[in-house]
Amino acid sequence: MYKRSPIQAQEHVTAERKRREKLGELFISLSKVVPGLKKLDKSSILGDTIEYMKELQQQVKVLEETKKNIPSACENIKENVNCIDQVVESKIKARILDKSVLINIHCNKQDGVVGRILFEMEQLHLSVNDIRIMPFGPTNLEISILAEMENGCCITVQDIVNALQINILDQVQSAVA
Amino acid sequence: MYKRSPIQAQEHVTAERKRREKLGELFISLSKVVPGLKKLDKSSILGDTIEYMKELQQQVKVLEETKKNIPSACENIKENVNCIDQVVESKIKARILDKSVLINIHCNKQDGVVGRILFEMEQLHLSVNDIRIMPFGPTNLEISILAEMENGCCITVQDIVNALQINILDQVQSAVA
DNA sequence: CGGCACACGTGATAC
DNA sequence: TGTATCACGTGTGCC
Repeated sequence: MYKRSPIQAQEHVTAERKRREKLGELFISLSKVVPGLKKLDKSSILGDTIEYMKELQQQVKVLEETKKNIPSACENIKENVNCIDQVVESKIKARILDKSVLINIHCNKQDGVVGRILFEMEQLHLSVNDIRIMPFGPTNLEISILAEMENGCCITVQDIVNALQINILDQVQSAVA
Repeated sequence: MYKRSPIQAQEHVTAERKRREKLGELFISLSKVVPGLKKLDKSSILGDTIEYMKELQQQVKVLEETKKNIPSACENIKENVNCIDQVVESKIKARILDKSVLINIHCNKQDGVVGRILFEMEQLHLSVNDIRIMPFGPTNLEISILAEMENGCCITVQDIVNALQINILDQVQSAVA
């Protein structure tokens, strides 16, 4: 029950007032960094801050997890690199069924590629019934050709692939790994 | 300048006490979700909370950015390769170039095959940009699909080929030589 | 002792 | 009209 001297009392008041000011400013600052704040009373600010903070922490946790999974995803890609050698030959694929011929070519874009292919088909005595060219990425083409052997012609898939390989892809292949 | 009745005064005291209690508990709760808190006075709690919150927000921002860059991160790894192929028994072929995916399927005609393929594409988070179906002879189909990986998706050719192999061809394959 | 932080009761005020 | 919240001055304890 001791009282202070008037001077001390006034200092106390001032100090306390200053402290409250600081606290009030901190509340305002806090309310500005917490988005979606509806009520602005202190309890709501603290409550929503806690809630929002937990969301942020969980979000960081999730994102960190996905970040950890990036290397493994890239590892899968690395593993598949080994398969390329076996695939080089299958950049051209040919199928024969009776007199029908189905050809699949994967190559990079280059002026006159389709023209040279059609010329080669003519040389092979294959009449083209359908040809579809799909762009794949900025530099590649996927070409499907449906053809038919001309009368009296009997050709093998090996002949087709060889002819196309020599006359088409060998000249355009360099950019494709 | 109106005074309250003694009863009302007491209620006011109780209410105010309860409010302070609530605020105090909120401060404690807040201090528990903010890590690395050295001082436990209210100003420090609020200040460190603001600081920590800003760090979290920036961290989330950065992680979101890196998340968007996952494909490019993978791109760096496979930039030497530029293109990755894989052939499974040459009935299914998949290629990946950046986010583009090119799939080639050779199978026999059967009701619902295309539907099942498209469903599988959806399961793989691949959005189909183009699909072309060429009949080859009376019983066979040659299907070419041009698709694109959906955002945040990083899939391998092996995944694609396996999924299609299991869910499509294994059920329809018998008639194909 | 002084500096600091807190809880308390109280009056004022907004809805 | 009660039912909230707030700021204020004060008492008290802790370095």
